[in-house]
Amino acid sequence: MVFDETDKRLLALLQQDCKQTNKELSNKLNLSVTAVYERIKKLEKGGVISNYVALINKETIDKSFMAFCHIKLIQHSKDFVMRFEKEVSTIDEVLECYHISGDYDYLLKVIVKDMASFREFMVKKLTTINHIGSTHSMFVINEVKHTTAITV
Amino acid sequence: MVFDETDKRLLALLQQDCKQTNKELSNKLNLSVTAVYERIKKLEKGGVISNYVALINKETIDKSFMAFCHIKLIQHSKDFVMRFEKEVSTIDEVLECYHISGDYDYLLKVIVKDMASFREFMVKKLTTINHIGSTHSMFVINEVKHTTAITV
DNA sequence: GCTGAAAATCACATTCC
DNA sequence: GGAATGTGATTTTCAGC
Repeated sequence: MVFDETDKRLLALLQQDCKQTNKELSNKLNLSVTAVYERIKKLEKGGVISNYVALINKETIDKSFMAFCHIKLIQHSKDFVMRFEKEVSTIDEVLECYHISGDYDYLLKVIVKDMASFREFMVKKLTTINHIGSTHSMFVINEVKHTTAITV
Repeated sequence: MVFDETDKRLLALLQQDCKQTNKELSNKLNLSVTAVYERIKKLEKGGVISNYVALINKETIDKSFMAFCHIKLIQHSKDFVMRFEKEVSTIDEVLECYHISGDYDYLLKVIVKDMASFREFMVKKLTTINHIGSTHSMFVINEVKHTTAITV
């Protein structure tokens, strides 16, 4: 799909706030309401916009502790890898999991309440998955930047 | 703020899809439309719901390459740290930046088109920030899990 | 805090340029 | 491809429980 400047600005606006009415968007983009509507439908049907979600302030729900966990598997047979990936995906505390290059196999972003909860997560959830060789955790001291918006 | 089970289910639903109508939500939660409306307003005003955003399928906008960059600063004086954090926050390719514990000072999540773009990002954007001591990059081979939804 | 109905606003399809 | 109109749906407010 090709995007003109209006599409790019529209995507930026919707990534900032998707609850804006088409009338508000039409004012910002100097377009008619219908034009905005049709452009959005095009972006939705083309799979560019995958979803509309509410973002939650994690401090307000007592999930202030964030950590990144490196994980190395014991073996890398297809069966081991698939089972690890399937099991780790079901853990609520794991928001993201990536297979990465480098010394470790996986990088996980984990959100819990505090250090005590993190310990419990490690002992009772993460390391109960078999095939894990070693782990290395990094704790987030401060969140400098965090956005879901990608510049088109 | 205290959340009852209905609040928790409502937050889960809105984190999945915030474009559902209050009528749809009222059916799923066995509540009236107004009750849903008032609970959502309460969550918005209480700062629990911080934002409603469109999520974009990054492959469709030619940003298929993701990397995590570890960064160590030369010095850790307040001035150096503040300038680094300010400058890195302005870079579009950097979606997230965390000050973390461990061998490195910062962890960045970076999204670009491909390896060539990543090289350009490193040379022209990231390393033009002064005070950077060393960097270590990890490339994402596969995205196993990626959600913005936090379980309350 | 919940319900139900009225009022205001918006989304969406159609028509036309 | 974009603009104007009209209908149905949705949000929002309000009275009452």
